[in-house]
Amino acid sequence: MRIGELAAATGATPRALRHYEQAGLLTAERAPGGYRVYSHGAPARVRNIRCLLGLGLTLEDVRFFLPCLDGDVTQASPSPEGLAVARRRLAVLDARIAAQGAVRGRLAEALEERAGEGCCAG
Amino acid sequence: MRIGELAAATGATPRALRHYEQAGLLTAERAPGGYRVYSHGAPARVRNIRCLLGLGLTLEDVRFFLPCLDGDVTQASPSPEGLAVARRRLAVLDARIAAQGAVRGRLAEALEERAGEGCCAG
DNA sequence: TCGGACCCTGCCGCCGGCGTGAAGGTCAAG
DNA sequence: CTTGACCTTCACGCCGGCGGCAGGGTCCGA
Repeated sequence: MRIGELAAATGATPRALRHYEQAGLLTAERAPGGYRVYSHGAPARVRNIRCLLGLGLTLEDVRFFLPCLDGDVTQASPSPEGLAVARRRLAVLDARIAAQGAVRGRLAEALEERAGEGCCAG
Repeated sequence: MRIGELAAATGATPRALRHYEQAGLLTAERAPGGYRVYSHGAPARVRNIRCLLGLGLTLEDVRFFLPCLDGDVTQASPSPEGLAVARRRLAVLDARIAAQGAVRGRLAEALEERAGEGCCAG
């Protein structure tokens, strides 16, 4: 299948697919004319990539899951490195959420108490 | 006072102060040699800018607070626009936090249930 | 007069996941 | 042969708040 079909099948854009390839997450044969030709298992692979991205991982992170992105993805256990990466990413997410929550709290408080006067306690 | 002094007095870097000026949040006279010369009230102004930034506002947002960044900041009531901006920003923060919380939840869940098998339910 | 601390403007880099052209090649249908 | 859909690579734009460097000027003390 060609890039447009793969895109339609996965919800990604052709541009995104090329991006994944450049990131080393996706490979393709080439037709004589230069067109990318994807294998039978490509759609599943792409869906798995996008799933991991949706979990908050980066393209860099997803590399550690390469071994388990092939074929029947619902099997193959992820590598220990993959788990470690995911856990670290989880910690990063937690930290980020906590920081933003603190900011949000301060802003909300400022909005409340400044019903009276002063735009900032600086 | 010159930029280095203002920086030392406020915790900002000279680079950041020039950035605020470029964003239209800060003004300075010029000494004959071209050096920026800041007024008496500049430190307070900068501290207020940084306070608002710390609340999660952007430089763009802070513009709406310009009228109340002068001199004695603990007075002067913020403009209605300023309030509206702050509230909108609060909503943005809420949305972002909610989205990241959802992501975090999915990742955590994936990590838990995948103690057994399958790296992604795709 | 010279060194060195301080300042100036201007511009690219960063982080991430692509979007959006530009400029051109390929292929099947009419 | 031509149209037009699809593909190729290359390369900049974005968002935000600066960091950091280049290349040069200013000013003060010794």
